[in-house]
Amino acid sequence: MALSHAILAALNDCACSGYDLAKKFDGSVGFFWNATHQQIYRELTKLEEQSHIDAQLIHQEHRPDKKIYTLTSKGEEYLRSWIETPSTVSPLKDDLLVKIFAGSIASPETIVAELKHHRIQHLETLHTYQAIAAQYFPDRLQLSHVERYHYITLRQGIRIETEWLAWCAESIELLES
Amino acid sequence: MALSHAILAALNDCACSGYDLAKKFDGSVGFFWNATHQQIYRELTKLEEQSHIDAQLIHQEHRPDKKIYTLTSKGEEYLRSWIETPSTVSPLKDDLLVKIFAGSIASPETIVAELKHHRIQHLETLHTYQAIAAQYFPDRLQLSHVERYHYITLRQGIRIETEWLAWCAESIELLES
DNA sequence: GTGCCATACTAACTTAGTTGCATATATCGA
DNA sequence: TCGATATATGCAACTAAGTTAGTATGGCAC
Repeated sequence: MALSHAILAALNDCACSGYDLAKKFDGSVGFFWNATHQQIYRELTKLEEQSHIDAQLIHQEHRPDKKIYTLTSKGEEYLRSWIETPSTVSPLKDDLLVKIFAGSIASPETIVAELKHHRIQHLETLHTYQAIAAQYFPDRLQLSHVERYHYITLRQGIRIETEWLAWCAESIELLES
Repeated sequence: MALSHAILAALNDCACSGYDLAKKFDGSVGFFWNATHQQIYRELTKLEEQSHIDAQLIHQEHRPDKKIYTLTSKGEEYLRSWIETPSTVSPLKDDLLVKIFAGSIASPETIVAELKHHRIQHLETLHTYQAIAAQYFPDRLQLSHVERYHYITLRQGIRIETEWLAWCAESIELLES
């Protein structure tokens, strides 16, 4: 029941279509949750059946019609009660760390190459987050109630990416020495 | 096909039973991959069918018999080729970040309480990893080939947990100001 | 003598995620 | 004008992952 929460959280931020949600999950929201458009559409259907969201059909000229989904009061209450229920730390699942753990059966060059490859990806993601921070949160002392929470989430994105970069560098150095 | 890789990586480290694997996945290996014992047993059956692992039945007095699983050369080759195939950064799925993102619909006290709750969990995990580091890797300059890779993995565990702690503290401060 | 923990594993069920396909319109560059 | 990209939604079938429950034995503590 976790994708449903992520969708409700995204819709609480702003009402939008399945297509828009897919883009969000592929962008900034993707930092803390990911899903394909098929998963999103299926979940939206389910959430509508449960009356957690409402759909409004928007007719569009020159492009396909779309459905704008909005949280219902029931959906909002459901999201709030989930947020208020204490949870344990989400378990991690990381391919790269599995690879490194068993890294001794491959050549050090392979592992170093993979670390360098991941370093590039993390650097790109970090730049994306930093650009969002500069654009949407230029003054961290003047944040609205809602912005404050989005900023905190983004901060962790920046922190985690920075950490991966430092670890990649440290690991490459250790393996090349 | 990701749990299979994690199991092969763990078995490559040392041959063991499903029960032992479950304990590993609940401990240090759990940092980068998690699974319940039921998932592990099911995957072991599948891996044996695919000849990636071999089982040896060990008869035991006073307790149930057990099966010790070992990587076959086919399984080792399969694991190596997976390691050698470049991959993209593993997507994250984090409940707490979803909660914080939509945090504005709950009370700040609720969010702060949840952050404090998570801070305690991360602190405990950090202590566990630091204890492992002190016990198994007292001298980071004298690491064997295999140990080096395990140490790198553990280092990231320590880094990530430290980062979560710092972020929790920073976020609590921002929300309480 | 019952309750709990550790060992060791199985069965059944439910949810999540992937792959491939299908539909339709409009714009833009080569 | 052909193909790529963007908008916009969806079904069907399949594989993987995760949950809940149960089986069996032995030891220890209270």
